[in-house]
Amino acid sequence: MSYRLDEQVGYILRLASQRHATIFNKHSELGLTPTQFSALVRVAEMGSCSQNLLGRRTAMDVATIKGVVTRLKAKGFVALGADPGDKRRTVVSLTPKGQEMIEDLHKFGQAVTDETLAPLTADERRFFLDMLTRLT
Amino acid sequence: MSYRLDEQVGYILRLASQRHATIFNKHSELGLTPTQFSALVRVAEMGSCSQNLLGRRTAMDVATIKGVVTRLKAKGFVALGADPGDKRRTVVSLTPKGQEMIEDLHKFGQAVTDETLAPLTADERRFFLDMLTRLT
DNA sequence: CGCGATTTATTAGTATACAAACAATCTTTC
DNA sequence: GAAAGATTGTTTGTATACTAATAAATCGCG
Repeated sequence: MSYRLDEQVGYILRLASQRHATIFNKHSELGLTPTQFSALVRVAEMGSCSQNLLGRRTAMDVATIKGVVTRLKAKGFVALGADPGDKRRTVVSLTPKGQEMIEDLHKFGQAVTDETLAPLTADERRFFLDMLTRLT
Repeated sequence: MSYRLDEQVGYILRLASQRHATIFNKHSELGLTPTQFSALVRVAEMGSCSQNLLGRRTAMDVATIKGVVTRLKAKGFVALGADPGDKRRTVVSLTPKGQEMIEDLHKFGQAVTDETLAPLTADERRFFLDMLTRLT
């Protein structure tokens, strides 16, 4: 009787992820899910890139990134095009509407991060993010 | 240009959860997903309880816990029954097959936790789990 | 006792997340 | 330059995860 579910890292990770998602969704006037947010911010970072590369750079497999890109396109934030040099590829890039949002996305993302980490002191936040990063 | 997706807690949480899931699934001869594992361990802890209470105690909403319980029943690990005192409730309890697995589940769960936390020292693990718990 | 509020469970709809199978294209290597 | 292998993208199937709507049963309060 020494095994406690409530002390297992996988279980607590799930709870912390749930809380973060709740905070994210609570004040999301942007109409984006956390996953869509990540993909959009990453497209902005990379300028434009293939759907496949975008998936790798956001840790989404091919099926997941396809759905995310489809929905971002439906919302008018990204446009899809052909790669002149490689007929296999679908190139994802920001629309003007998507471009305009990026600054707001960054502000929003920082606010969500701050609220999520609010229970920790500044020192603890650094330690925590460092350790969490080492678990990836 | 100060916002870095790779440093946001939500994004890193997602990556850490992915790594944990990979470790869990890698040596899962049990035929259980992490979520099913949590629900089964919790049923064992609680003896037997209503499907609704099980959901609350494992942080799954009513729709999610229903699917999990359905699949655990299909695999023969839990049985469903009526509550004599409350006709709304579905009572979930372990089958003998489920009961027999619990000790193995605990060993397995501890091994997954250990491998997940392997990048951290013993001191860091305590700090990390303490801080992660405060973020739930 | 009775009626409104709460609780429990089901169902439908949307969005990740991953595995596996497939087709088209590109690259490598001989 | 052609075959073998790798990459890119789509589709299908299964499993969380949450919202909202619905129905049935129970509870609480007057």
